[in-house]
Amino acid sequence: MLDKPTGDWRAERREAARAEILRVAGQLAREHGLAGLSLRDLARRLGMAAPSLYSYFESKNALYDAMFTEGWQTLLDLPQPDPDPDLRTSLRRSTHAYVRWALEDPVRYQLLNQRTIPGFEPSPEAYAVAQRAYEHMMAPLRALVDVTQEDLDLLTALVGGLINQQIANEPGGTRWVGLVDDAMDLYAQWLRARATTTPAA
Amino acid sequence: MLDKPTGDWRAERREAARAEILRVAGQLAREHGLAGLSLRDLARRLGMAAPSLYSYFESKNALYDAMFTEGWQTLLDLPQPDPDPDLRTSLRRSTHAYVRWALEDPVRYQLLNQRTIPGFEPSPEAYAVAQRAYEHMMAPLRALVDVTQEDLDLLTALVGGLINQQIANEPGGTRWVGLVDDAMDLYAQWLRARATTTPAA
DNA sequence: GTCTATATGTGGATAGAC
DNA sequence: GTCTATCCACATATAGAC
Repeated sequence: MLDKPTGDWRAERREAARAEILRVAGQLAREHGLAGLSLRDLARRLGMAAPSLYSYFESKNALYDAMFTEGWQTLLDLPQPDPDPDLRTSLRRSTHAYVRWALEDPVRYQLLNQRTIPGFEPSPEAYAVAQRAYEHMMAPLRALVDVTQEDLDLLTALVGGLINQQIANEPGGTRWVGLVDDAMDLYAQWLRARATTTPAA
Repeated sequence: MLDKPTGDWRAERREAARAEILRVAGQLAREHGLAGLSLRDLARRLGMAAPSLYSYFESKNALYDAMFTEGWQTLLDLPQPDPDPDLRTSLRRSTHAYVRWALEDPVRYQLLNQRTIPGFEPSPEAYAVAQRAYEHMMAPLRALVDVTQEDLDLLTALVGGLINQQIANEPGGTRWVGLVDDAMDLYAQWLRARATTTPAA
């Protein structure tokens, strides 16, 4: 009969511990690279024995999965910039916010957008969060104009390409992401041209 | 006095053995992922003992470095499509050839274009080959129009973005790379607009 | 050059005591 | 939940026989 309330604060403590583990795991991943993350390191930094981690995550991949979910969740929590009726202005604002978020933690971006860890594949639940984050980012554009899936795919490729190049070839710099405004002008032009050539499609 | 000719066929045999190791290493990387490559597996598949590999490569990273060099070399060996005076046609042809090459071995593309292996950084010699391959791919465009570094950066981001999305989200499919023609039209439009707005810059 | 044998250090993961 | 002890696979490296 006492199980419910007891379980509550136990679950709370457990969740707090899990969150702390995820926080430190993120730190270590930023320091040693995503694949360089080791459970021994993680446990040492947390002041616990390595096997104790298995009380909170059933495997290293489960830990990656939780980091994956949490990462997309931060994007979902990102407030959308003020809506603007002008397509170019709206595109620029959303994209700038996204790029800032991506560059603020390149390792997180790598985990979320590339399949680089051999055995890891996000669980269906984690993938669902990623999907919601995607729709969250696309919502302002959808509200402004009619876009096809192809239009959105081209946008994600363009923005993702700039971010990838920046992270891979000049971490910390602005050579590629400095082209975001140009890229968005280009893309807005494209959208308008499509709207006039295929209005009945 | 016999050293020179003797050294010749010895060096030949040695090079043949190195090439065979690289070939099988590529196979294994495609099967188990780049980071999943193990020297024990590699030696087993080659029918030799693991320590024997050290006669050909002084470390695992040296092996990655050779794979890196060889990978860029295949791009350098890629014949450029017939030159065409029309910008859009030329862009489409070059890009199609590049995309085909990239998708024909996604793991190679990952090794060449992302820093995903913790300890590995290409040697200066390997990096020089990568640079030459880059110029090789850009040469047809350069021959046709005056382009700034920013123009080329936008192109690499756009094409690389399509390839990355394809590999990460739908390996084996065509959802993103099917947009290459659209993307090149978009980019050609951009180049022409730039040429007319900043002719004196 | 290539093998066997061996050694160290790292990693994920499990069993079982407390 | 947490610990110690342990297992297995791996990278790296060396010694010594053939």
